Amino acid sequence: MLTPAIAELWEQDGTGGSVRQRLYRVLRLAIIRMQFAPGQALSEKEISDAFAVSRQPVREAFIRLSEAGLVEVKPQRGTYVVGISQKSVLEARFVREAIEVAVSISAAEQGVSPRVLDELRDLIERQLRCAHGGQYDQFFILDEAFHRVLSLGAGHETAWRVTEEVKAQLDRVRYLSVPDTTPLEKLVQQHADIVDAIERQDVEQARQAMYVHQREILISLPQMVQRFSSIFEDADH
Amino acid sequence: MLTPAIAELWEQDGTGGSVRQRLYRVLRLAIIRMQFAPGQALSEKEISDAFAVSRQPVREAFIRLSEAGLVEVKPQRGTYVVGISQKSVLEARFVREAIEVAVSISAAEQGVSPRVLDELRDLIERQLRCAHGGQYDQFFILDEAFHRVLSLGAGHETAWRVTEEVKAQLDRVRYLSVPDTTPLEKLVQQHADIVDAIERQDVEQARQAMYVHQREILISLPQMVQRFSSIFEDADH
DNA sequence: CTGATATGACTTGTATGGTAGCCATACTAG
DNA sequence: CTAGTATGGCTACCATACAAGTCATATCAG
Repeated sequence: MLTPAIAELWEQDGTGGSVRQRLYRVLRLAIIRMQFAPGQALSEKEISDAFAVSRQPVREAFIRLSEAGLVEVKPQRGTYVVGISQKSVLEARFVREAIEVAVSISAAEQGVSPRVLDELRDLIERQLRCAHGGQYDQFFILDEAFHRVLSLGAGHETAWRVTEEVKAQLDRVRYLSVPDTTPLEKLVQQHADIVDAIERQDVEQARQAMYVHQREILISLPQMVQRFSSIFEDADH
Repeated sequence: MLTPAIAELWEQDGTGGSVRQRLYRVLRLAIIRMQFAPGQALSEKEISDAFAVSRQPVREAFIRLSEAGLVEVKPQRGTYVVGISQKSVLEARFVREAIEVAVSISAAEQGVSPRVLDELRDLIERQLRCAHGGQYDQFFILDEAFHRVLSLGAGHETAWRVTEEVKAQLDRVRYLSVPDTTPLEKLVQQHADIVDAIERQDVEQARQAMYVHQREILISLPQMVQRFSSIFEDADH
């Protein structure tokens, strides 16, 4: 079933790149934003009809989504949106923490250009405005931008690519809880702490600040599992 | 061009899974083992003819390879084996170190089952025999198994999936230098140090041991760049 | 001889037809 | 009524046909 919200994603997505890439972006967003329920069956034909394209690019987008751990392709049976489980969230969080803490350390050790620092400060400022205004969607976008700019600014493009990949699992959970159980102001402050430490090239503080930031979800996760026990696969049995 | 060595890979690869998965495994190995030279042009048609399959699964394997950073697909132009650059190796190494050090710490903190410890010890023993016998190919297989068993044994499946992905870049370099500039015995000893620390649940030692192990390639890389300057993209200009 | 242009042989991207396998349902034998 | 089986509709997978872009080469005008 194609909801209006998904159709809107398809329209809004600039025709950048091939149909396959466009489909991947749209379907990925749709899954993260819970437009497709966990466990829901998709199908090449259904999606291709809905977007008026052929089955082949849909198929390729499905394969890509399955590699990102967002759907599961069962040969000769169907393609299903994977369920959210506490385990999958914890595993993704573990990998993300490992990488981003290392990035933070690296950035503090080697230093980052003033250009990047300015960009980070600017993002933090805009995040603060979103926090005060309660603009959660916009905050998420700025949050992702912050981590991207930090990783790329430290010269770790591959690290960002991997982070982006595992982040999808976490974003899906975060999208469940809007407003988040963690106040946005607290997250913004953590961002500021990270940038401060990096600017001072205080390696230990940079490590610590990112470590604390990455463990924030561990605090809120148990509450979410309880509150959305119907969504989490491994909660109620 | 299809060398006999590649055809052998195709034959040997058990018919596990779909044609696409089989093609991916074979082409991945072929690239890592330098059966396809960096920069070499592949083509969907060429490969599909060589393996007597249609273009479609080849195309899907190409897409997968491009996501692993082993080939680059240029629309309407061609598909090329990506070159080896010092930068790409360093970036992959950075990510791998971050993840595997975190895994080692986690394993020491939480402990691993005796079953896993036995398996690791067994692998180390077999690695030692390979080291003495100079069986480099077999050692590489056992080395990969070691890191896989450790990651999975610590309950970090996603971490291993990511490690496996970035490892391809490093394996390609390592395959250049057989015998490696680092004595195999030294690597085996490092494996033993890691397992010892984990068994004692000595977190700091487990971190340190894995850290040292992961930085080994940093020592040998400069020599390799110099020795194989014609292979490395960013070496001679 | 030089330079612009058409052409043709490539490439990947997309569309569509056909195949094999899974599964629920209906049906049939006991 | 029950257990086994046939069947029809679905799926993803693979093969093939077509479309569209790129680039080297040949051709032709100046």
